[in-house]
Amino acid sequence: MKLKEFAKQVGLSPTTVSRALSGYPEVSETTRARVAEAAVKLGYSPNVNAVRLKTGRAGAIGVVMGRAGEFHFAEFMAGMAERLVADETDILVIPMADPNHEDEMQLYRRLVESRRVDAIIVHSPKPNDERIALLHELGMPFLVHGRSAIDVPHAWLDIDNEGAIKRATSHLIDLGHRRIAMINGRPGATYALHRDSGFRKALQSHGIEPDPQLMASGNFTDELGFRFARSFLEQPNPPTAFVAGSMMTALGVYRAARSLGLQIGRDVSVIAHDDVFPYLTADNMVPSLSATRSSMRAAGSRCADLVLQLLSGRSPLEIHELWPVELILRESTGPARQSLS
Amino acid sequence: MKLKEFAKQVGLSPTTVSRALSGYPEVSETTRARVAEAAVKLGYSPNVNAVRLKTGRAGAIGVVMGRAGEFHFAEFMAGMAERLVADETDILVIPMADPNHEDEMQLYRRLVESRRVDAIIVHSPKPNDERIALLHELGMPFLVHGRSAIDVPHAWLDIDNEGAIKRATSHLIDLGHRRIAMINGRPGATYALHRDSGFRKALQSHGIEPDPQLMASGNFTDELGFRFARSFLEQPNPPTAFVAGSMMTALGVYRAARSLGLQIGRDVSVIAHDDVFPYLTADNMVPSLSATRSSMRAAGSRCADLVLQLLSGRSPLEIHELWPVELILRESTGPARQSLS
DNA sequence: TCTAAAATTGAAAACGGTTTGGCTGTTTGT
DNA sequence: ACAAACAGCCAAACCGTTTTCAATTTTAGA
Repeated sequence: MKLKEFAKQVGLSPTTVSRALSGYPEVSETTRARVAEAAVKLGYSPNVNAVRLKTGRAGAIGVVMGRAGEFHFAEFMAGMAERLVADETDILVIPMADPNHEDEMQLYRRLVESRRVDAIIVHSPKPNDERIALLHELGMPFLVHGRSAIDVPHAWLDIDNEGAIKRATSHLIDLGHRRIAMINGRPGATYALHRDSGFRKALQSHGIEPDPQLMASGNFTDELGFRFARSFLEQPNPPTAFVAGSMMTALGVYRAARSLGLQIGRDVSVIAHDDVFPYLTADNMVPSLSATRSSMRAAGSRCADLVLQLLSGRSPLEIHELWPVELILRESTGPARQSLS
Repeated sequence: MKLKEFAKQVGLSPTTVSRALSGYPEVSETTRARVAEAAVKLGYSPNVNAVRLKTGRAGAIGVVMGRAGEFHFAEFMAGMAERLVADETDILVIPMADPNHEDEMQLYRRLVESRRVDAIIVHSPKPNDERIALLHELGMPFLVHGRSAIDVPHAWLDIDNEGAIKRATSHLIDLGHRRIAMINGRPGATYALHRDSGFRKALQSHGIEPDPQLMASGNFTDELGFRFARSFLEQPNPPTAFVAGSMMTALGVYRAARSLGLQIGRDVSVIAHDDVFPYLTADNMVPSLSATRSSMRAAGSRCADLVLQLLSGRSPLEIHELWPVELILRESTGPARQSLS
């Protein structure tokens, strides 16, 4: 049913009907109520594409999905969805064809030009992220999930990765650990650098020199967790504790320790970062996993919220949120034992 | 830059330019080349919303995301994305506000009316799924990922859940297992019924009566895997083998077995269904996990493909794909031992 | 060379809404 | 009682394309 037709049924002009439904003030409450009721009864709803064309709004916010299709992604999106469901705003998932750099810039450029989205969320930014520069230059509203040091005004939300890892590491040191291994995320992203920095600071403030032999980085998979942990543990002077980048990494670390007959929480301690997944909880691991925790879903929800604020005119300069991260101690951490070798 | 302006620059009418860019045959190759080149140079690309309004196509296919934000979901979408990236088609993620039934129907109805998507993918259908009936009735193209017994013509792609579980169960029986537990997905969905049926058929064809005490169902979380497995193993007459619904469930089962001092692959066998996640692989578990395997990502990719076919006119009646499922034996399965109790 | 057919191109009418500016009555202030 | 302000409504222009229909140019056929 089209507006014209519907308006005729209600006995009003398209103008008035449109205004009534969009909540404009210059229509009487009586009329508005009548229109609203009729709309429900006759099943009229405006054609989204016509509205978008006319208003210039796309009614959607874009998220670029990397090739990996990370497990974090679904949680973040679920969070966004929770927030957006009330606002008639869609989530547009834009697949990234190639990890190729040139193409990625081109993708963002096309996305902006095509006007399919009102705003974009940028994930895992780098300290000097060209996507941010580009979006700023193109005048497309965007919010960065994570942080960038780039000298361009932009809204962002991030968790305190440095603080979290620093605290986790310090706690391990307090427990007497001196040989602490770190399994980080893919190098390049700011969050990985922040974690690295938190790790180093904690060590150094206790007079411990970070050992490059105990530091590795890569995708958050159980496999890499296992491989790295295993190779570390087989070194002549193995670590007595691990800081792991994700739940999946932690699974791998657990496995590696077990495969060498080491008991977690006694022979070797583990702290991982937990993004809070409904299907895999740190509390349920055996032994339960000490973790730095921050809900990915909550972040998604809040990011959506902030993007909406951005779109309704709030300045990006005002939108900077740094979330603290909980450290939750469970059974996987314990006092350092005597050297294992 | 708008079409009109761009056309003037090129020295042609909007009509011709539009045709040239959309690949219509009635424009000379020379002209087309000239237009294409100019478009790149001047950075012209049509306003998506105008195109959509005019053509009536939304250029997006919709996926309704349940409240859970399952980990399977991201993989499926990544697969879709892989396929769609070349086709200028977007993925629209529609959040489901409430698990409330009435609302869900309303959600689909509104989605169709709003014309935001050209087609919809329906997940985890029930045998008599009202969403299917509704979409058919509303004339919205859709593809079902999974199967439904509903008497309405529809396109679908599914994996052979029944066959997979039947084979897995039969294999356990062949290994001498008689007390086999089954941890299924949420009841209601067809896939869960199919798995249940495969399980029962395998048992019955070997003259074994399924024991309701050894059958449970629920979300695919490590926690439920643990709880169910643990409670089964603590029964007076515990199972010697498990069929688990997902990788997460399997993690829980492993944990339960370990917590009772049982060795997997020797004291108790486990087969799970593996949707193939890059971050958690059956091969890497300890002991490596025997699994029925079918790539969720491949399914997503193929579903996207089929939807595109649907949109280009292929009849839903022709689109029925049943994928076989591999059974991959690894270390988590072994001959049944004498009674454990 | 002339005409019919084919190949190109354009003008203008949609697509389905929103919004500007104007047009009626009704109140309000004095 | 009269002008001014205001509330409530409408006609028509417009958003930026695609597409129908008609006009023009080229090519082919005789």
